[in-house]
Amino acid sequence: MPAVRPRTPRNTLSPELIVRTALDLMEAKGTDAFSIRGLAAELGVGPMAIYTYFRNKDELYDAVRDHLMALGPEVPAGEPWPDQIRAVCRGLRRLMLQHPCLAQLLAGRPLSGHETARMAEGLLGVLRAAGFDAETSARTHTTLFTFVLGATSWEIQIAAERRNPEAWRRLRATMGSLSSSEFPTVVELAPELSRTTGGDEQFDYGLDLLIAGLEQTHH
Amino acid sequence: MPAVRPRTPRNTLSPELIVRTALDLMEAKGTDAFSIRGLAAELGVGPMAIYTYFRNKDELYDAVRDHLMALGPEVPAGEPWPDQIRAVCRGLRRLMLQHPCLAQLLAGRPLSGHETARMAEGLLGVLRAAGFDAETSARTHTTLFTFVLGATSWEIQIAAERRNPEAWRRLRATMGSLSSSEFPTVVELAPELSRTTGGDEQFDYGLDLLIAGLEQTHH
DNA sequence: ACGTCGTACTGTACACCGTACGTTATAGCT
DNA sequence: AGCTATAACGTACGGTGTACAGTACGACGT
Repeated sequence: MPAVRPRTPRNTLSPELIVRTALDLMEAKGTDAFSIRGLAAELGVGPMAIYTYFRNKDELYDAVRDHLMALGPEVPAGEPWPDQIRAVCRGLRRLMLQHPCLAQLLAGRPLSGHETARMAEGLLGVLRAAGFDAETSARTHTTLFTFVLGATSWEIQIAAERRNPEAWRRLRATMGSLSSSEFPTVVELAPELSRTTGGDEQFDYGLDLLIAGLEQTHH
Repeated sequence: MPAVRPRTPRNTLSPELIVRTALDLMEAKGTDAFSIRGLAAELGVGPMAIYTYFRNKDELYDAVRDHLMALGPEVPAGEPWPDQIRAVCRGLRRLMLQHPCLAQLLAGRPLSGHETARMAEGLLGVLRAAGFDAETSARTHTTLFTFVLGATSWEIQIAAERRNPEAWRRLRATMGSLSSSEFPTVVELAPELSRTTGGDEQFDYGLDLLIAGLEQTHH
C-alpha cells in the first residue's frame, strides 16, 4: 500500500495559491532547491496539476516575481527629488533583502508585467518632475535599477556564503593565503574589504555617489 | 552494436583542458545548457572522469571563472585616476560581453581565487594612489564592481531576450499594452527606454555618474 | 624484463528534475 | 438526471549531478 492519495477535489488550486505557496517554498528552502514536484507535493497535488495554470516553470517564476514587485516601495510625495530617489532605491533593496529569491528572479529573466512597470513609473516620474529630459531620465532609471540589482544581489550572495561555515572558512583561507608582495593593496585593505561588504552604509555610499553625480550634471 | 568507445588512455585529461573545453561549450551552447555529461562527451570520456579533477560542478564553475578573470584588464599607467578607473571598469565589462557566461558565473558564486584578487588589486591600487583612505577605497571598489556586474549582466540579459524572437515579441506586446493613464511616464518614455537599454553609451553614463560623485567627495 | 601498485578512467545505479501525452472523474449547467 | 468542459491524474521519457565499486594502464623498483 503505497499510501495512495485520494483524488484532490476540483478547483482547490488557483494561480494565487500556487504563487503564494511557491514563494513560501523558495524562501523556506532556497530558490535553487525549488522544484515543480516539491511545490505540487506541498499543495497535495500531482506535479502536472500546476501546468493547468502555468505553461512552464519560467512562467511561474515570472508570476512570483510580479507578485513580489507588487510589494515594492511607493514614491514619497512632497520631498526633494534626491530624497525620493533614495527612498525608492532603498525600498527596492529592502524588498530584495526580505525576499532573497527576488534577486535571482530579477537577474534571471527580463522585466515585464504590471508591477514592474509600476516601479519604473515611480522612478521615471520623479526624474521627469525634477526636470531631466527624456533620454537622461531613461538612462538614469536604468542606471539606478541595475545598481540596486547588482549591489543587493552581491550583498545577498556574500551573506549566504557567510552563513555556510565551510564555504566561508575556505574563502577566508584563500584571502589569507594571498601573497602580500603580489597583492599588497588587497592584503592591506583586507579588513576594510571584509568590514564594508554589505550593509546599509555600503549601499548608501554607492547610492549617494550616483546621486551626487546626478546633481552635478543637473546644475 | 552500441558503438562501444575504446578505453581512453590515461593522462589525456588535465584541469586546463577540462576548463578550456567547458568554457568553449558554455559559449557555444549557452551557460544554462552546460552539463557535466555533455562536457565529458565532448572530451570523449565518461562523465565520472571529470570528478578526478574537480570535486563537483560548482568547483568547475569556479575554475572557469578564475580562468576568465585572468583575461581581465590591466591598469593603464601614467594616466589620471578617473581615466584609470574608467579603463578598468570598461575592460571588465568588455570581458563580460565577450564571455557572457562570466556574468552568470560571477553572479552565482562569490569571489575567490588569484585572478579575482588581481583585478581587485588593480582597482584598489588606483584608489589608494589617488589619495583615498582605506575605507573609502574599499567601499568604492565594491561599488564599482557591483555596478559593472549589475549593469553588464542586465545588458546581456536583455540582449539575449532580443535575440529570442518569440520572447521579444511578448515583451513588446506587454509594453505596448500598458495603460497610458496608469503608467503615463513609462508609456511616454518607452522609446527612450528601449533605445537606451544597453550599449557603451548607457554604461559610460552610469560610470561617469559614479566618477563624478567620487571626484566631488574627493575635492 | 618483470611484478606491483597507485590512480585515471569506467559502469552501474540512484534520486531527482521538467514536462509531453493521454485518461479520468467531477463541478456546474441544461 | 444527464452532459460536457476541464481540473487533476498516471505514466513515461529524456535529461541531470554524483556516489560507489571496479578495472586496466603507466610508471617505478627490482
